[in-house]
Parts: sequence; structure tokens; C-alpha cells
Amino acid sequence: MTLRRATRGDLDALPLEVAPRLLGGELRTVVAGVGVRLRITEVEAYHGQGTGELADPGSHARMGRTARNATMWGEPGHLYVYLSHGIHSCVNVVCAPDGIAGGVLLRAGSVVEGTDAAIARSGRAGRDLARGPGRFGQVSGLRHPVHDGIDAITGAELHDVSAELWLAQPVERVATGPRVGVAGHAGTHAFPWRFWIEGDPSVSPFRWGRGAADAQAMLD
DNA sequence: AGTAAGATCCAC
DNA sequence: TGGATCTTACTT
Repeated sequence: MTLRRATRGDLDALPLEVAPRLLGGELRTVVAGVGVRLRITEVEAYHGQGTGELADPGSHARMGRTARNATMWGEPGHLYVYLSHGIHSCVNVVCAPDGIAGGVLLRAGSVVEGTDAAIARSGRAGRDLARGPGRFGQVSGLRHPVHDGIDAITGAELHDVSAELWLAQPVERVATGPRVGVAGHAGTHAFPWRFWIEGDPSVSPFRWGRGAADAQAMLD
């Protein structure tokens, strides 16, 4: 399994294209000298309003550029770190060209290195260590708002933390399905924008977003 | 100004 | 199933 550093150009494409290519790769962070390597096992693509072939009503960028989602509109390769439900710092890899909103949410991973630190940060163990975007963010050590916008291509340090994205060879068994917890039509099979490594135990359980199950029923 | 909901997770 | 806890968007 040979990994290589991601380049800016690797991410200069629409999220839907980039997302599956992140599977099997790693997010490597160093927090106060402590390194953790997370193998990415589950991701979701998010576009912006009118971005790409399909508009994305489930994205933070659906209403246009705001202070919160500004990172999503910037240079690819930075990390969009947002606060979920006032509690969890979740991590996205920004993609698409500068000026176009796009990101890939890192939803789950397995800890390759730094297990002790990961356990200390998440309070969980085994396959649950980085299962779900909240735990993934917790284990990575990246925090909202101080690490929002950190550059995962250069690995430059920001507030005592650095982050690097590494890519693997394409994963053979990739599964797709609706995004987790996304409301309404955007959370249905009409947007199969979630990608995961088939059979990996760290992949998070599926759950419908508010009104998404009803919207799906209408499609049938 | 008030309120409802959110790319979540945990304990009851 | 509800609470934690903060931000955004929409309503009065």
C-alpha cells in the first residue's frame, strides 16, 4: 500500500469526482507534537448552489457565500472545519477551483498511528474510534474555529496543529448511497453522494435526515 | 427579538 | 428519545 502526498491539482475537481478518490487515503495531523494518522473509510460530497451538473440543496454553501462557509469557496486542499450542532468539529477537504464552493466531508476512518492519543481524545476504542464525522474530527485534533482553513497540501502549522492529506491507489470496492442525516430531497437516493469502503467496520450507520424518508417515498 | 433546525453523539 | 450547545435562516 503506497501512499503519496495529495497535490493541489488532485483536488481541483468537483467533489463528486474527488470524494471516492479520498477513500483509502490518510489524514495525518500533528497536535502539539503528537501525530495521528487516520485512514479514510467513508466520505460525502457537497457542492454549492448551482455548482456542478447538479445543484446541491444539502450543502452549507447552498445559499451562497457566508462567513461560515467561506472556506468552501477558497483554494482546494484546505480543510473546512465547521461546528455541528454546537458541539462537534467536522472536517471537509475543500475541492473545486478557487471561487467555486465544494467540499468532501470525512465521515469515518480507522486509526493507523497514534492510537493512544485517539483513545484519549474520543473516549472510544476499536472500530468506534473515528466512526462518524464528530468522532473523526475529535480524533484528528482539528477544532472549530481555530483550524478552519488549515492547508492540508503544504502541511503548514496553524495554532500548534498541522495537517496533511495523503492519497492511496483507487479502492476496488466502493459503495455509494444517500448522505447521512441530510434533510429532505437532498438526503434521498436522488443524491447518492456518500461513498464508503465496502465492508469496512469503521463506516458509520445510515440514518435518514428530517423528511428525507418521506421525500424518498414520493420518488417511488 | 424569537424560534426552529441543523452534514452529531451520548446517555437514559 | 431527549439533551448538549452554538450558528444560521426565517418569522414577527
